[in-house]
Amino acid sequence: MDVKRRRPGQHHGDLRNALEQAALELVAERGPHGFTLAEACRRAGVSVSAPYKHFADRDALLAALAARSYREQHARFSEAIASVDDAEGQLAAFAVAYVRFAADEQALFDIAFGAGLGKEEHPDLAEAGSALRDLLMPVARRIVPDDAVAFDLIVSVSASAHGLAVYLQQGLLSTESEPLVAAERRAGYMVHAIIAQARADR
Amino acid sequence: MDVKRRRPGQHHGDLRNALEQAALELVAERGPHGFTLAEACRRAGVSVSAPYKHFADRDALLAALAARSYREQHARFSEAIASVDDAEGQLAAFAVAYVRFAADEQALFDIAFGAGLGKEEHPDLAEAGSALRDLLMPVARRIVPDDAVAFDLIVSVSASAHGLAVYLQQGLLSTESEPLVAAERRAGYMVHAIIAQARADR
DNA sequence: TGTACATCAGTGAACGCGCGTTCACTGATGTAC
DNA sequence: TGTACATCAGTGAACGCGCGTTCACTGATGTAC
Repeated sequence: MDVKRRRPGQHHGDLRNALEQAALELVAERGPHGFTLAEACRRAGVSVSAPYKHFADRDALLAALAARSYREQHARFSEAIASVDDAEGQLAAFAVAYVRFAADEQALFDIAFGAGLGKEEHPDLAEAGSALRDLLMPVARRIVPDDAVAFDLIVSVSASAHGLAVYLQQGLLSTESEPLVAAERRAGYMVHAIIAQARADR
Repeated sequence: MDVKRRRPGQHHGDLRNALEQAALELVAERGPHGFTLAEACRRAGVSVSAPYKHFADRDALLAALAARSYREQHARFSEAIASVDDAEGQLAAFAVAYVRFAADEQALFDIAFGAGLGKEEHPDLAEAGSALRDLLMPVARRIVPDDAVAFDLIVSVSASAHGLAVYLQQGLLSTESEPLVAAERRAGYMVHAIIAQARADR
């Protein structure tokens, strides 16, 4: 929100980044559709025409944020998986990271999933999806022997983590005293439950 | 989309309902935020001022749809639970119904969850939440003895069903040949896995 | 170090657009007698 | 059954607003000599 003081005529210096930041604030406050180029300009302390020196149009700014979201997710998930040795723990760590990402970076999470960007209009989504699959499949394959079953496993794990993340964001878990902690614990539990089931079905 | 032919001056008869229907179509096509009073009027074949004879304002129409969504959910979930005898099967049936509701009534699902309506601005959400809790708690209590554990159970079940529903809607399961069928099966599986875990932890 | 100039990041005024909402109105419907 | 009248669901023109985008511009920055 801090509008930089500049002498008129002086260059902003990092307007591209400032606009992205303002947009994220807006999305956090109003949801992905509440984002407005004009309001982002106001917050960045810049005229409404300024963004067009950095982005083709409104959608391009949003697309840049989506790309950032996918990058951030991938980084977090990779790190989570690398931080544990056994495959089961890795899937659990992934689920926990998923929930934590939604909590830490609500705006990025909403842009990635809640913006109503279909696969067609936003090829990044599909790409990010396959990158995620490439990350998780080897892990799942160490738990179950079959490709199809492994894919099933990671879908179930991802989906349940997603559900927890959304419930956490919407405050549907607010009976808890520490919703984030509880959601993370739950994410781990659920992964272990799903894996146990998958093992039993084998 | 069918615009009724009326002689000018003639009353519409069921404009309230026609507007709600048009709004649902719009939401299905463009998401909850793509809904526009003006466009809904166009589709209902009516002037832009007509809705104000039936709704206080734009938000009132959306609120009516949200209420309809919660009613429909409750009806479906009650029925699902009533259709099975054993408690474990009832939770599984609930999860399946959750997923099916999201698939059948995408617009209603999105309005209930995706409209970015916080608990404050939309008291219906909280109310619907507690109604759902009242519906599920007795079932969960037949599986686990403790109130806290039972609540834990229904949150996990609901959240994972929600995640599956969202993944299904977004086409993230599209590798499947019959995504809905697969998602429903998966919902059942996951519920059993979660319950097995809860029993083991007891 | 100083000067000339190209580049480039910003300005601000203007545009057309679709939106939500208001308002005086009109014609159809339903009711009382 | 017919008539008078109140009610009420719709019209259409108008409003102000905030938005995305364009455009000619200006002043700061960086580079070549």
